Amino acid sequence: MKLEEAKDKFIQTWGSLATSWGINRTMAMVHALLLVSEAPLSTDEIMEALLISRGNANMNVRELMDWGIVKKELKMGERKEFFVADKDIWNVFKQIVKERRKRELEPLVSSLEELRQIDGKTADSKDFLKLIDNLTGVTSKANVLLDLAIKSDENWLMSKLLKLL
Amino acid sequence: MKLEEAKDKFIQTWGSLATSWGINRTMAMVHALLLVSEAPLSTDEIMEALLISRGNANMNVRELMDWGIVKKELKMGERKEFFVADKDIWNVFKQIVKERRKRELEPLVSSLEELRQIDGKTADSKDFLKLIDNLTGVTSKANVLLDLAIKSDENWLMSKLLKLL
DNA sequence: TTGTATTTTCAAGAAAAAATGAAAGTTTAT
DNA sequence: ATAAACTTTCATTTTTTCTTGAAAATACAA
Repeated sequence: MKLEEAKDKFIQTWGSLATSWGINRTMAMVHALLLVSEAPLSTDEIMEALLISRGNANMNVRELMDWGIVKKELKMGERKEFFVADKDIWNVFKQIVKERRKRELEPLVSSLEELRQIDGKTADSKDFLKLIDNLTGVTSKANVLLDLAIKSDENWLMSKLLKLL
Repeated sequence: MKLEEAKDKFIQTWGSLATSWGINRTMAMVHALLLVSEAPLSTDEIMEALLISRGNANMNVRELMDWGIVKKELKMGERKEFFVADKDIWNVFKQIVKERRKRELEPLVSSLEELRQIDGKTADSKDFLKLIDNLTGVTSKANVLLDLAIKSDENWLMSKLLKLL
């Protein structure tokens, strides 16, 4: 397999995986493209490589920056903006975990707290509260796991975890 | 807040959260409905509660069964099928992790292996291989974390992890 | 076997999400 | 200040995903 072919394949794979995770296919493809590109790319280069419109390229690049996994880079003498992806995949992983937690886990926790405020002490109410409490419990356990992933050093963490298994 | 109101709110919350994770909103709502229902529900009851068609109810219930988090239950003297959700949320969590890993992480690992088979030893090729290796590394680390979550007893795991933090 | 209850399938329609492209907005150089 | 280079926005169109509902398949009872 040729290098360029492999890069294309990678971009496609990344794109289709993303859709399973509620992430826009094009956004993932832009990310993959930037990952496999040695040099920073301009919007025009992204448009050309992925055959997408300017508006689409712009939107997705900005969203990737919102996620904190792509950065803008300026070249001397050039007015265009260029973009680079963070190549440290462990970093990218942590960043995505961090963002998704902020965007989804935290709102879920507040919702669950609200739902705890039901009136009545019937058997049904108790069962419902039990469910909510179970959910809260699992949520906070997931939080602990994620914290561990985010906050600790990659190698230290893995050696510790492997010992536990 | 009244119990029924809280249950509805829960169903909505669960449904909208699901869409962020690439899961069909209705499927999540059916799941939530079964979670808050004490008794097993028939397809007709699900249709009525969520105002959806028979085909839709059927498809989503079966998909929930594919995920292994909803079970069919037969009542004596009734020809209809009834459905119950696993109420043990930690179990549900583990089951979903297990399934997603099988469906997504494993195919990703094979793709990455394929992509490793590129020819050429240019600087570009080496960079690409490095990226693939980094991805493989993170993937297998995620695997370790998930294994830990899946295979160990809930309380034992948490006490150990908390010590690490 | 025939009829009835129930589940499943799937083509067509509806709804939601994503992409386009041109106009408006910015920034920078002269 | 003007113009050129570039970025952003957003109404419209396109694509994708989800839902419907009726027909086909299946299961069961008489």
